[in-house]
Amino acid sequence: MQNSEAMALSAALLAVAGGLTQRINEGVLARGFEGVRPAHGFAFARLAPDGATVTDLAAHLGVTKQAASQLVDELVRKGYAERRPHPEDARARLVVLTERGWGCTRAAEEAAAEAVREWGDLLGEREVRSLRRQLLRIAPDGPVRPAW
Amino acid sequence: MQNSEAMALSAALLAVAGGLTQRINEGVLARGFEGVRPAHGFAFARLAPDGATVTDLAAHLGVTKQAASQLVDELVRKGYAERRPHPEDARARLVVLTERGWGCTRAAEEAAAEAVREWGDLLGEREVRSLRRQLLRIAPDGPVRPAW
DNA sequence: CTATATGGTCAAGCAGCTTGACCAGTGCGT
DNA sequence: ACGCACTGGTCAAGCTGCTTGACCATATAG
Repeated sequence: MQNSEAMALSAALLAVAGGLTQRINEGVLARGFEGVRPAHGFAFARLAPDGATVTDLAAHLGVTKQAASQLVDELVRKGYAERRPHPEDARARLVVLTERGWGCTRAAEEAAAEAVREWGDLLGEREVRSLRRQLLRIAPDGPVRPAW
Repeated sequence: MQNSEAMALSAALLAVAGGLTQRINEGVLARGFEGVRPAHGFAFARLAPDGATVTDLAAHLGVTKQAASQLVDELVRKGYAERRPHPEDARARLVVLTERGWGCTRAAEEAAAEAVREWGDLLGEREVRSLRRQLLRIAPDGPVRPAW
């Protein structure tokens, strides 16, 4: 594959990612969850299963723990999360989603599903499943980083 | 497709996009082009063919023209672009890439090709072409927006 | 029981964006 | 040909989200 084709693939991928991010964010806002930014979604993804510590969240987001702490402050202030004492470590605090936080997470899933449905209209269900499988196989682990 | 599957697809897409962005940026830096941020790449993409005005660039990046102007200042200061008088409009200035700017563009293409080659190792050439075709079909136009 | 490592916060600073005000040049309507 | 709204661009000030640096409280290894 030529460099220019690789660049076309990269550009398309980034354009799709950017558009998807925007779509999800707008969908979440439209469902009544105010003051939510795209970055919050990635925090939600980490907090959702069982909560997380600020340090853990910082590592996941690839930012300093101070930045993660500020982000948590914001989520707490807006009613999406709360800090609880950590059950096993008196230094740490466990950040967990509130009921509103869970609602926001579901709203994000709905918005994502809406966007993916449109891809289904363009490509067909079969191709979307293929896309999903391919992306899952090449997705890196490590900290989540902004696409640009 | 269930909402949770759509979310898994979305998360994978954004993870791949984030990783790709990081890979390209690191590759460009490693090739000796200092002080380049991911955002610059999208400016380069617009400037490359025939140059562009600041206002045009701003629309393409989805930011104010003041922000675009500052970005151009930075590119000029670092030797990647230069401002020329616009041949058809005395108000406007045409921002064009310098030779170093073109070198940086080529470096980005090489770095992208490197990342895509690894996908080829994981998926096979055939699947990568399929991925490319699918993404090109669902890529939105409109301004380029940060993935989060 | 000390010494070092780890989780978290406070404070200050900085980079990249925004809004608002403004000037220079364009080009349409009359 | 001329007035006037429009457009391209810059200057200045301010905000937001991040960083670095300093620090405290608790945990853990020796």
